Amino acid sequence: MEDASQESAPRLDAAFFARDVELVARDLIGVSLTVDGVGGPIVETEAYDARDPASHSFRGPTPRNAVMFGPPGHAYVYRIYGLHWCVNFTCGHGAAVLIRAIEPTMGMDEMRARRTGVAERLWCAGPGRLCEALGIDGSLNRLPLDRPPFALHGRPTEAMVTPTRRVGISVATEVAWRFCLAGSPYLSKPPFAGPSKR
DNA sequence: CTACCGATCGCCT
DNA sequence: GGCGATCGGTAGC
Repeated sequence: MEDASQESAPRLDAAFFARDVELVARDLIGVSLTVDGVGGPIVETEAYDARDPASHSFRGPTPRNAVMFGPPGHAYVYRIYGLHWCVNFTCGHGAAVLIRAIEPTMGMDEMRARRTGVAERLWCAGPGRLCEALGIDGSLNRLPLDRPPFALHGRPTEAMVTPTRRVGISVATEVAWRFCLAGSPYLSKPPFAGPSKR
């Protein structure tokens, strides 16, 4: 019976994404993301909101970031450095979760073809890399996450999630709004990464 | 292993 | 006109 057992997975509907963005980012760890059946469990995320100087939404709505101010549960896809794509899940009012890494488990042949010559561990270890592996580009911007080609399955991980400081930003670097599945070999950078003495 | 660099687009000042 | 929520290659330790 699919009663109140802890096994039943929560629906990742608008209500899931409408919560505090930091909680959403934490709860997405362990949830499987697929695009046309290709993807796997999310192992690394970052939270951004409109009061956050590091966020695209900090200075208010623009044509690029408009979807961040739209309804929760949609994809915000943008181009970075002129060549790579990054995907976020919107949480309403200018908040969104950047998906930074997943563990590749579904559609392995397709990902291998899209990431030729790259070690499997690195196929989806980074926001640009996972968009390449899953075939995410600007044509998916604004699309709802509860319909194809997107699919979200499973539930937040029961394993340890490590909060750390975010990557690649120059302001608001002190808040621990990056969330990693502890010990995962599929992260873009190990938690607490820094100059590795010793 | 770390460090630097170039690629290349759209947004914001 | 400047600069990013990046990546992959190359050079050097």
